[in-house]
Amino acid sequence: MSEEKSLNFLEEIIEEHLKEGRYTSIVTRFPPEPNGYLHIGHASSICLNFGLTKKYPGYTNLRFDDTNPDTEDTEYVDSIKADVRWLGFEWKHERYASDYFDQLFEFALKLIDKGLAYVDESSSEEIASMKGSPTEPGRNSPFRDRTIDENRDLFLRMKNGEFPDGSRTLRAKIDMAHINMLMRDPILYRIKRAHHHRTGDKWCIYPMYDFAHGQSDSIEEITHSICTMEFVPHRELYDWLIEKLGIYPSHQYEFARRNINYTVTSKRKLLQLVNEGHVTGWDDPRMPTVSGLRRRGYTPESIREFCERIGIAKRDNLVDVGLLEFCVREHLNRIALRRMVVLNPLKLVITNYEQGEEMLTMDNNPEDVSAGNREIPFSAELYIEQEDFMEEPPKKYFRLAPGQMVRLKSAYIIRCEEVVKNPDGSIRELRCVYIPESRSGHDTSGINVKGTLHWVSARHAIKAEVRLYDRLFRVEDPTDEEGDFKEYLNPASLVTVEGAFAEPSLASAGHHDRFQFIRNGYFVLDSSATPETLIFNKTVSLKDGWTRPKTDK
RNA sequence: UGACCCAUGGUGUAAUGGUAGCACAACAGAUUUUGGUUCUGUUUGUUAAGGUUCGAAUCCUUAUGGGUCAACCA
Repeated sequence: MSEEKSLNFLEEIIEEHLKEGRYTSIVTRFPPEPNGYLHIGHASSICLNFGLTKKYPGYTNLRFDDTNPDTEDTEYVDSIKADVRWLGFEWKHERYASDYFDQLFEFALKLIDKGLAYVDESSSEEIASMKGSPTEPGRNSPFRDRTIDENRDLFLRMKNGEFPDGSRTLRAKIDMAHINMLMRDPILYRIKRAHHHRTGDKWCIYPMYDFAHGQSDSIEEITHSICTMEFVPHRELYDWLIEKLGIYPSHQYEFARRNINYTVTSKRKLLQLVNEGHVTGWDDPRMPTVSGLRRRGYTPESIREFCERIGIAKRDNLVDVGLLEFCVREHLNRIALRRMVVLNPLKLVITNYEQGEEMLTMDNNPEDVSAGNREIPFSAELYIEQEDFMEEPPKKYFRLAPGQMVRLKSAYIIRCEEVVKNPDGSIRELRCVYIPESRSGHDTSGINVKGTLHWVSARHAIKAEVRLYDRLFRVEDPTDEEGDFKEYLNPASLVTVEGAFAEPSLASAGHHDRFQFIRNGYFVLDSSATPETLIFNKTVSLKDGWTRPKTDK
């Protein structure tokens, strides 16, 4: 395989820059605002930014864009750092836009001195009404032509807390008729008396995104500042400010954010789901957050692989969540320990098994012999899955039915002899006979069966709660539907099975273990589980290749 | 009725003027003590119309479709 993997458009740009000597190494940054938890879309950006400096010489900073103290909090800072590390990346410098507040203030003064910024006393509504529209030019503020001295004095007094919140702003003096709305004298600073998670009450004025992000990039000498497409119009202002300030020329490049079907990736919407109790928290296993995926049992490897496969481009997209599921199955298939767990038990009695019990050997992972074997107890009273038995089976039903034979995984072949019912007609238990010569690994019976079932020994089984998850929304793109997106939540996104029976070895399951419950799916111990109460989360189902007959849904 | 960004199978992404490829999904078959895994094969695509060229997914024009922009959010 000497075939070079094709480059995405950013790698092409960087290789060109490196080749022509514009840079000898690159610096990128991942710039979250600490006002929410990271989600799968951020994971894509993290893999991109950190991946680029893994592939090319250079490094990546983690920089918190903390210029709006109203919504930001250290809780988010901590979760973001944990998530980036869990994904497998380490930043060079941990920085905060708030580290630069003094310098940003000086930058603002510099702009004022150059006659490129002014203090405006218009109200928020007045500024909006003077802004014009995409098709109509705006109007100049009556405060636009103050002298430099006046602006300097006023801005200092803004900083010193002499004016009430919202009463004044510092604006760049560009062009109120500019075709780009962002160039119509954008607000640079606002007055806001809010406690900042890092600078406390030192400041009562805070810079806006446009006056913090690019300047922070410049201070850190970021070479390639990568963001999403909605910032394309900001680039003109980004470049204007850097040029007028005469500071290090970072450059902004944009890519299309990744969207995934059957979920939402908007911090605002995710926050709503949390606050309104539609999920149990940011780390609810149904959430597309990094912490949710982690609790659900996803591995960092599988998430990185997913990000690699979906790639980077500039067009709108809606990625099939099936690809994410494929990636996690692919990884878990290699590493997960196979275990037997019966979710909906049906009692099965082997009438001709007279030796009480015995231990049978079973592979821990057929994909990995080094995972070894274990012993599992077998006895005359077992549980199998309710859905593995049908009294009147359709054609091609390989499971148990009256008179039909199946193999019990790693044990014996059995034949169903009798169905014992309760007074209400429901099935109480199955009575079967086993074929003694068919023991797994020592089968001399010569019998071939199509189906193999998982099972647990009734006497030895341990109880477990199993949480089954399905997609959070019923529709591919909840944001695109009529009305509130929450109307499209999937009511069956969580199904809790309380009375599952697990094989005894699961009593010692650890939080880092990954399991495949045979014939069912991949599972992980929930973070809330204790040695006394086993709780498992379903990460993802096994692929189901069985095309059921039409009568059966 | 403005500006900007984007347009390749069902989905995501390659092809950088010269054979439209890869992955997922779907379907069919083989193997299988997990209806899993693995293996083999099949179906499906350049938004449209003009132009440039020996040759266009690629360059040009127009149209169409989608997205973004009028927060003291980022």
